[in-house]
Amino acid sequence: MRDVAARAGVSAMTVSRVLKDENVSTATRDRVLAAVRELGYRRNEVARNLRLGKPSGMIGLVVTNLGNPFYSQLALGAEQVAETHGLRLVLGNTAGVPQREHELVDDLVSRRVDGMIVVPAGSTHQHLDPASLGGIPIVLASSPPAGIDVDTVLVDDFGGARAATAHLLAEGHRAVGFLGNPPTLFTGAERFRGYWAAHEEAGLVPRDEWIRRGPDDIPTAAAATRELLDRPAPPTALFCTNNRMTLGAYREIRRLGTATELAGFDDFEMADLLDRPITVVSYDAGEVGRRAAELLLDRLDRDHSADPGPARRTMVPTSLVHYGR
Amino acid sequence: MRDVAARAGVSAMTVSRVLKDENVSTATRDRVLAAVRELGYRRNEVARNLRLGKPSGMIGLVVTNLGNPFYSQLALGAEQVAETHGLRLVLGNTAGVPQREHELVDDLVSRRVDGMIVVPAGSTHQHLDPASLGGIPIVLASSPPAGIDVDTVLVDDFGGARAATAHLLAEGHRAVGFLGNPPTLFTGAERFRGYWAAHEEAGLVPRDEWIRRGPDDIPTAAAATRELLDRPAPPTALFCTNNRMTLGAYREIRRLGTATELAGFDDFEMADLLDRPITVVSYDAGEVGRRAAELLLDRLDRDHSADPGPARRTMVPTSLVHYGR
DNA sequence: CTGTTAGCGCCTTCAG
DNA sequence: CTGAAGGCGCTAACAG
Repeated sequence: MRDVAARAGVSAMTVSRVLKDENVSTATRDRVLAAVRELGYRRNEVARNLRLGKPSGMIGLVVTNLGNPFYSQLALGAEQVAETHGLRLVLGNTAGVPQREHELVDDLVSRRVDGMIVVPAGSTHQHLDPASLGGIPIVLASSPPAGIDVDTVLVDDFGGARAATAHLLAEGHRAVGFLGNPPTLFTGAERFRGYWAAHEEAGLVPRDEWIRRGPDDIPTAAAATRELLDRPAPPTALFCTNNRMTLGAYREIRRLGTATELAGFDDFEMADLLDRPITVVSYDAGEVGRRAAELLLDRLDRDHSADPGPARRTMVPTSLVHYGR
Repeated sequence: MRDVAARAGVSAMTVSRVLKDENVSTATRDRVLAAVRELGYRRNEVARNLRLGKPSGMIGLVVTNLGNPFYSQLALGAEQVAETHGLRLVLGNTAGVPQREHELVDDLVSRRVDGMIVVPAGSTHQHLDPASLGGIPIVLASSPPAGIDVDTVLVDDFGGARAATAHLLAEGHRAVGFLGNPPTLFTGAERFRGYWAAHEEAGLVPRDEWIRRGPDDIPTAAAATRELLDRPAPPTALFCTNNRMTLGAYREIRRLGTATELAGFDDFEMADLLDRPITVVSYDAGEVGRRAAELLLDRLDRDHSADPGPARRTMVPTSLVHYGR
């Protein structure tokens, strides 16, 4: 800025004013802008924010696995909203490791992000309390806060699972298997709850031997499916709590050639190209990101006012999609 | 930091030293660390970098569409490498709009990123020249530089397309159709070149009426497929230059019930679950991101030395995968 | 081992 | 309308 000032024959203050679009005589302004162009000068936004006592103009986004389409869609949604406010997104991938999440959040605080959107990796959230984060606001996505009071965006895991299971029951199935991830994950627990609730509402109770809550990838899901179907009175339908479970189950059912009906959480491209019918619980992952960013932006505004208001919670709806009918 | 210093009864300088792990007496250090903990103090990395004259410790990643798995995998790969060096990733999505790319790059320069990885949205790259970017290094991904001299990571578009087409020809097909995106995209041009080269090497020349370079989504690809197959002597096989083309073609072929053989660029999950065989050109998108980050990190080191060295170029290989055999 | 001074690049405040 | 002084939070460089 000094160089620009020297070249234009003014003080640095005048350059600053020109760049801020403050009152400067037209002649001076033109000379300054010319100097800016000639020198290829760009104001240092970092120094600017420091002086203004403002944060960095960036939002931290901490997810468990960016390789998962759900999270990249979420990121895209958050980016779209952030960008309308001139905010950039800083990415952090935790790979589901709570320790890593802790470090990342800490680092982002040190970098003075304006706020953060976090998909929690663990079930302990104490380290995500804005109070212990220098007051930096946080929004949780896909998992509700535990022991802290922050804005949250959830997917209707319970409702989606219940609807999918209810559909299978309505088709006349009386032995609906469950293939899911460990109940330690909020999402897993909710979807299991939905599976159970649909049964109760139909006056039924799922049998333990239809339930597998261990598998966590396609091969283990396929193996679990084989076990389930390889019993005397096997389930005639299967509800899977996520994409990978559904794929594993689909492969195995196809291989075995049974008539097992399949429903699963998470939509996927090409589901309509499969050669057997399938029902999926679909939802808009981008919407999760958009809502999270909106809550955060709103909070950033509020925090400047007297009353920050209470923590809010919003739920992104799901819908059932039937393929291959 | 002043507060911490006051609480520990030392000067700010001593706090700074403790945080830097410099020589400080054990007693003093303990007092300082206690104060840090009690106050929940975190060093302001922004101010620190400003004083040290260093950039922000962040890498800009500018892609055309984060919703595309290719780019999110790329982002994940770049993040993995960056994080080993304590660098964060700042995201920018251009939606393929060159103007937007220009703004984003400019903004990232103003935010003093250490360097940038860019998937160009347009064919003009003048605004990506480090010389006009205040010397901030750039790595291009998936498209070669035009008129500037920067490090680049490419996918073997030509080789992959050639191999896929050669496979179809080796199967005995003598009328292989082409379904691709406009030749204005580097990637599209290269893949077309590969298609052509495979023919030449077999002593053949593709006919114009087998070639469709217009479609850019699933429905238009399906429509183009119908046109191609709806002629007197239709192609008996089809090469598609990307995922969406392949899906569109697959749907239409399946609907028409023809025996058209299909090969396409881009692997996809579940390709093995389809009910007709298909050949895809597969490659590791994460590897593109990793290599780009490595080139960038290496360049960041070099730039501090006397000789920055020449621009480098690396190509990520492709492989052919046959499904449903 | 610890403190003081000065300044990174910018902008608020107060004078001219 | 324009400039000078001072400081955001931090740390090199130089005392002591």
